Amino acid sequence: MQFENERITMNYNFREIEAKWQKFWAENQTFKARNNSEQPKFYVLDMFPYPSGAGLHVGHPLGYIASDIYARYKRHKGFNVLHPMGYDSFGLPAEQYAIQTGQHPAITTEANIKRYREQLDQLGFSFDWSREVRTSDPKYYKWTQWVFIQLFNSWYNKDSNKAEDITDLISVFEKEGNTNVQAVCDDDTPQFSAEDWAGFSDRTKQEILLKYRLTYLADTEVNWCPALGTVLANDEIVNGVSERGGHPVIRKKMTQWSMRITAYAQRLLDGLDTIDWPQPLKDSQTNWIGRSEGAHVEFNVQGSDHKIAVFTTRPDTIFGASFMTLAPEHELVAKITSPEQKAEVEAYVEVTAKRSERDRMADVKTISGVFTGAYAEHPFTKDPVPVWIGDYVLASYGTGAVMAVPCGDQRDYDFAKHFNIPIPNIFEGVDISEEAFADKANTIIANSDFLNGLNFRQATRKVVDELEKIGQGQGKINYRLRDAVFSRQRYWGEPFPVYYVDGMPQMIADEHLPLELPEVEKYLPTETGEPPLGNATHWAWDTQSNTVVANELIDDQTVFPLELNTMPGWAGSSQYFNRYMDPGNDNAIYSEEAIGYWQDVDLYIGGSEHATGHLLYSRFWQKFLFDKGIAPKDEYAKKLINQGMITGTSAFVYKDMDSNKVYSKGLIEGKNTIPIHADVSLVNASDELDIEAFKEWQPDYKDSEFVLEDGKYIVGREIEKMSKSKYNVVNPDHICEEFGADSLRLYEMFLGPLEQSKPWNTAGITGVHSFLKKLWKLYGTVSDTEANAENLKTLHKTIKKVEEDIENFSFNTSVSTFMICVNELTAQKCTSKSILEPLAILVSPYAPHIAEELWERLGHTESIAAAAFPKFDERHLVESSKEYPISFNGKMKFTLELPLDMGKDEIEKAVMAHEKTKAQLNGREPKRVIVVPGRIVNIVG
RNA sequence: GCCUUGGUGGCGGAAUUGGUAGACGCGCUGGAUUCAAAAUCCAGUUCUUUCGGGAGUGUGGGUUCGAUUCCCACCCAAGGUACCA
Repeated sequence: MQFENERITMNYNFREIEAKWQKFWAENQTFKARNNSEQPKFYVLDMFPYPSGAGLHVGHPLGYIASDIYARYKRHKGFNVLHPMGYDSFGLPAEQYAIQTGQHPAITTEANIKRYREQLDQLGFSFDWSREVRTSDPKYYKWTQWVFIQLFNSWYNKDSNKAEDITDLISVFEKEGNTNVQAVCDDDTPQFSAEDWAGFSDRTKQEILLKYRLTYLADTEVNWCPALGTVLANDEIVNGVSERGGHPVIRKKMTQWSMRITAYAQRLLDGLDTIDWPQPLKDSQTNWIGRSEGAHVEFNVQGSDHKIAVFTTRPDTIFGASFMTLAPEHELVAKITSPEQKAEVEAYVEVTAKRSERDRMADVKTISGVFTGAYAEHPFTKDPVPVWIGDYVLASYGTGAVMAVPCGDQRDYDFAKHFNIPIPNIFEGVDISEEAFADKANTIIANSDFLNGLNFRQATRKVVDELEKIGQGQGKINYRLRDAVFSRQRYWGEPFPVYYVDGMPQMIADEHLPLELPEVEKYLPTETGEPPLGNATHWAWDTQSNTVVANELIDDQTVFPLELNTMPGWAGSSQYFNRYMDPGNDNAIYSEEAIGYWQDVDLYIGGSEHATGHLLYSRFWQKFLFDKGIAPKDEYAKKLINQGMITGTSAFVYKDMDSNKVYSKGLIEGKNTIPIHADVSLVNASDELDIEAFKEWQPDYKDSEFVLEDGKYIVGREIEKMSKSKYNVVNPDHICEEFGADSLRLYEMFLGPLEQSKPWNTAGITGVHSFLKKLWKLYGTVSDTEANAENLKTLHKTIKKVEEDIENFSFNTSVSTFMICVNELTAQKCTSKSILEPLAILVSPYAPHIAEELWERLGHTESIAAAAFPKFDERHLVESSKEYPISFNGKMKFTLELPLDMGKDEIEKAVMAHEKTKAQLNGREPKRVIVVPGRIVNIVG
């Protein structure tokens, strides 16, 4: 039987088809995931977006398309797939907009989300929208606040190496004080006994407990950005200025909430070995955590009780220490400086204080420093060691002081050379007349008393033992990672569930959450410099009614002031992946059943810019939730892929500086021109500018003379980040309108490897679009004719390749494979349903709309989404002969078709007998003939 | 400086264990169709050439019958990070 589908012979009407199936999926909830199933689970997660006012550009959906293909593929493979989406909807831009316009950020955010949803929907993603979360929704941030409270009520026990209840710690204090407690806590935590504890006031007890809690209030040096009126985390600062807006940042002491992420430094490091994440990302996190192994050493200061503590990674070189250097800000500087040196030291300290952190970082070459006049005492030789200050030592790392070993460290070496300080050589057979010798692996210690003859490892162990014996040091592991400041002086963020009694923070009880963000008149800081929440008139906690009440009612008896800071951007994103498992749950962050079923994320796709922010913080929260038995896994994402950035192809016109002329690209040589960005929508595929449209767009050029080449104005091109200010943004809406979502999806994948960054060029989309038209045409006639061997070979080769490609995230090569397949089947005039049916399933993860339509037209009534992935059958690819490449000295000259079952000797005989071989050899006798059956023949000589 | 990733036609890129370099697509050239255009279809397209060939995957070496693939040294680009003691 053969039938011709009338409508399928019509043109490929992608607009109608795509609208139809998007509606179908929404109405039938085709992609709703169940929280229990006989099928194996698979969780595919995208990094949820911040819904910005600019909407999506073509770069944004890249990762979503890839994850959608994977999610759809896994459904075809019989998995129960969780593929959710939501919005990271607290954030700065909506608040900045509110400051400018007075519009409530919630309104802006809602409008932006609506627009995002439209844009996402038109791309045909298989998200389970019933699970949508928004971080700014009180029903959601209730649980962000809840996690904060759990952190507040926990401390880190180094003995068990996990977070435990603060109540357990209190019982220990009551029983035996803190002398035996191995905890991660503040450095200034005092030692006390059980009796001491019993005698402490309630306030003192609270103060001490704050030194242990995993989130705590402390005076910290923070990065303050005056222009934004808020503190910023280290990862929010790029090159010394704010990541958003590029404003200067200064150091300032403020009382802030902090997260004791340093407690997890080692586990965050160790965990990296257990997860399949990209190496560069792991390296970023490893560097950020910055573990260094060494020793803590204390030097007594001669003639005083002061001790200078240093951290060194080279305790083995201690006998080479010929001076010490303190950071100019070091607290001992004022205390130990001799009267004679006082003036000079103070002048130096003042000069460095004036230099910004940026200047100091930029200027690494200039060596500066001052002698304090004080001497420390070498722990072993008891020799005096001069103490200097120098700005190459940073107050914020280690102890802010170093023991300088000029023969083993280049910076110490340069400093010593500059100030004529002796450079004793403590290495065997090493010349240090030109530079320091920092090679640990080849170190043999000399001139070092009991360390002589030892290598780095032996000497380190020995010296640490000796230091411990004399009580002047011990082995230590130092981390670069700092505790994370968790307070922001913003309006549009999660309020802390905290009120203050007598200045001490108190948590609002779980059952009264969420504490909702109050209304304010103005979104700016108050006149007294308090955060925006200081403008709220209803922002006090009534402990009787457990509600928010008017500020006038504050009596510090039953009504107390609430916290005015809000949480940072990463709060809401640190547990959203778990919340998706049970997003509607109002009684728990998620049910045990839900997390018991879904466990963790199987595939997480997102940008690498979150390496040391979100991706580190969320791992920390997960480990904490794991310690508390709230999450079953201590790493939440087994595999992570960073999609590359899609860059823009900016266009330039060249304005002559000396005249009113604007020159075409080919004419600028030797002229004094400056490039001006032109909007990419005004340029065609051949780089030709629409001059009239350009003049209309930039009226400043209305009267300019455009100098053409060959009658055309040709623009210059450059690859840059896609951004509004560079006029190189390409909007997916226009692409969908002109070519359809399936074309856009295919094209984004076709562009190149997922993880690689690559430039966008709209011109190329016609290739994949005409592929879809060819695919459509292929289904114009469908018959029950049995497939022939050729058809089956084409199909099965495609099945094999596409399946391998998806498993390897090599989506670009699948698109080529589809093109080859359709070209071949078209050439074969294939009409067999038994070929076209599985082909539709293969295509469906990539181009789901057209696949659904073709599937329906093949007679199916159910969505293609649940159809089983075609099974690859090796038998269809079996060949009987092979086109052998015949090469001479490794260069292929011609091919020769020979049966595959032919033996080595026969092949050689056949090849040598061939006339082309004789022609190549031209009478020479070959030295050697290499025959690899099934692969190649190579004739040497 | 250090760490990571990468370097292949005019462009995006392909080549799974060392075995026909440039698949697939864009662009370009020529042709068919058309009053014309769009669309579609066909052919060609790494460079070079005296039309026999010759060269060719950032550069220079090496291993091999054979190297885009493995090894060594270097150059360049992108991203991360930085007086980290």
